[in-house]
Amino acid sequence: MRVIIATCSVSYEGRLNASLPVATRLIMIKADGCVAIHADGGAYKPLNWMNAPNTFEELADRLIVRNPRGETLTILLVEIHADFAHELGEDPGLTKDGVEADLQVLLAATPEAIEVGLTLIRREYPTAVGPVDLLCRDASGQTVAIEIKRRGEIDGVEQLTRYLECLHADTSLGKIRGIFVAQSIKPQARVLAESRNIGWCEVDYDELRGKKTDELKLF
Amino acid sequence: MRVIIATCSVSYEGRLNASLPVATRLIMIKADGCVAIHADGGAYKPLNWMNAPNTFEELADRLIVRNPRGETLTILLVEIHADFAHELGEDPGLTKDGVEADLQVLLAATPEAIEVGLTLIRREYPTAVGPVDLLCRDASGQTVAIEIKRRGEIDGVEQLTRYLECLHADTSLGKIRGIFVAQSIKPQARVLAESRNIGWCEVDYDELRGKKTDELKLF
DNA sequence: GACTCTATCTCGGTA
DNA sequence: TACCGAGGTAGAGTC
Repeated sequence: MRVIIATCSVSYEGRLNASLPVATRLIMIKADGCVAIHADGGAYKPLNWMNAPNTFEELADRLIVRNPRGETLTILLVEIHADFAHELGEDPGLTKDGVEADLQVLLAATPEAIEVGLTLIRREYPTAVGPVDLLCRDASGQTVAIEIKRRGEIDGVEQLTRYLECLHADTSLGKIRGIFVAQSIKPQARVLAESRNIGWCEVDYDELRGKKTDELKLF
Repeated sequence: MRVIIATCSVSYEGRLNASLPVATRLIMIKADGCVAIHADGGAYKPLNWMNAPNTFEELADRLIVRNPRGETLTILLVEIHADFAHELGEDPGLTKDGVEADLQVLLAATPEAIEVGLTLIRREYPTAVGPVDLLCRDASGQTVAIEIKRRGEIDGVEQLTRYLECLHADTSLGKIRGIFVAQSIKPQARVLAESRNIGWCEVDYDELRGKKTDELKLF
């Protein structure tokens, strides 16, 4: 990891063209060869960057970074304020808890949280256009396809619609309806779902996790 | 901008929970108070971060970062290898050229690049489910709705389909068809478009820009 | 390699 | 402020 603080201007030519006028910035060059140019604000996203793999051409007044796709990042160095390197080594990596996969596992264990009387047929039920998150049966015996998202947006409704189109063709399942489930569902997604006779339901991850723990305590 | 190289472990509790075991990493603290923890690889995205605004609690062995939403990032510092600060000042910001908006402007000026005889009715034609990029009339007088993407994927076809559903309800426009336009269109998106009787067309940004320049030269 | 979908997406625009 | 769409999306997983 090498860190340079420099007054510089930058230009990128690749999937689009972008340029930065002269200012003081932090240039981060990682061991794998990726480069990121940071301002002193604007969240974690750099102003400009080049992902690995790259080749470097380091001249007196500029640093030129190229990748095999023909993209180029040119950093014109006006003044270097600091230039520092340190070996970090491999990183063991991040472990996460609370992403969509976790939500799916919890809801598969307790489909009643979506609708009373709902029982699981199977998780990741395969169709020609991809697997349905949960295939269930409701209290009346009707098949229910469920799409789970952490954040419920219009794309998720489109996805469930494609699955339902596919499942309607499978006569062995009988009549099918869909429910769109997420921790929170945007108004547009609700409207689209309703206009397609798709149900929707918001669930709370922490509450679900609590419920599951409570159930486990019963045994 | 403050940069710390430290052997540390990190935990984040917020929209999800995440943790990092002990390793040597770079900690970047920007002037606006945002924090990013970088490994020596993995592109520009940090392993873990907290966006501004934040409050800091700096203890002997740890740095605790909190934001108003109740999210917390805790960095346990095992050993500090470097701790460096430098004032960068405001950044004038990035200018881009070649994004979807540019493509839309170019195609609005030269709809003939999509299909011979096509003329523009209006750009950003409003519907209940959002604005159609271009509304045009073809050589035979039929109305044509056009969705423009830089990269043509299935989502764009879905979007145009929603617009067309909406426009079919508007009897004042007469019979309507759709064309999906992008710099390159994925095979799956083509198939979906064709199955819905939506036309598709690939255009070249640089060529369009050239064409426009040529036209301007005529005057 | 191509395709699909997730994301603490981020970021910018707009109502 | 919330909502909505674009992104040099990146990245992981699947086929």
